[in-house]
Amino acid sequence: MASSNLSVATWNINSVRLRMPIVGRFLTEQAPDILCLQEIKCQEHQFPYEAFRALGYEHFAVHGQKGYHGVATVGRVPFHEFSRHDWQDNGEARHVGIELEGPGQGTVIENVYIPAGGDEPDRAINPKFGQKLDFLGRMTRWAETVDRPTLIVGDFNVAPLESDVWNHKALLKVVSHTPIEVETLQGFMDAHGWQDIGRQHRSAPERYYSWWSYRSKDWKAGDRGRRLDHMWASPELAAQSVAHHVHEDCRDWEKPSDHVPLVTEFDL
DNA sequence: ATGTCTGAGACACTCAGA
Repeated sequence: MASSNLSVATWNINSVRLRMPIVGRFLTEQAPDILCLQEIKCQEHQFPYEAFRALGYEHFAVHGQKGYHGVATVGRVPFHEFSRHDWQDNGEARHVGIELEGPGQGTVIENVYIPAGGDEPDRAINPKFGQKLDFLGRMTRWAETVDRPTLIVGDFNVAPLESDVWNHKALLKVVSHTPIEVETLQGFMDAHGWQDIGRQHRSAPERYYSWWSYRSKDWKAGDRGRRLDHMWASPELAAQSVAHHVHEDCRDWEKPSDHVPLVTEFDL
């Protein structure tokens, strides 16, 4: 079978309706084949389908809910929705899976928004933190059953490595970089042998961030970022990734998301 | 780092979630 090129992007967009102008700019400039969005913050009937179609993106898998969370995968290549997991077991819209039908036919792409987990890293006093760990636990049990080449991308809300945060020691007790989260995410990784494509192309300890808080007048001041967004693949699929890009410039665009998009190019 | 965004509900402003 002839090889085909495929590019996949992931971006926590923090309201797709409010952010459609910069989504359009990104798709025009980068033209990924597939774009996985998290935190679309709308119901399925409110999703801006026509704006995407006008940009050449005519394939959709939207799993939304009112106001919060929500994920959507859009493509300029064909696919069909494959699955919707509720790894928190509470009805929140945090996952959608697709299977490609054209280029990369048969490849599965899972789009996930792992819960942020609240402020206090203690499940006894902060139920959200427990829910985050339990979400990862259910993902881990699912990963043990994955038996075909799969790409899983999204906002994992965990920065596992020291070089994934601006200050390792300062963040050890901050949710997203605590040892229990890092250990739990590692358990998920080991359950399938996922390969961290970002770090495959930008090896630790090189600085790599994908998120900078809004709670700073100048997001560049001190470069206080974290790598919360990830693209992980089955070993055989990861070996077919030929390039990886972190679009930090998008953090400076008009009305930006606090996350920036990541893109991986594959030669399948 | 208790600061800055977003959407919902209600109609000027909180509140939750991140």
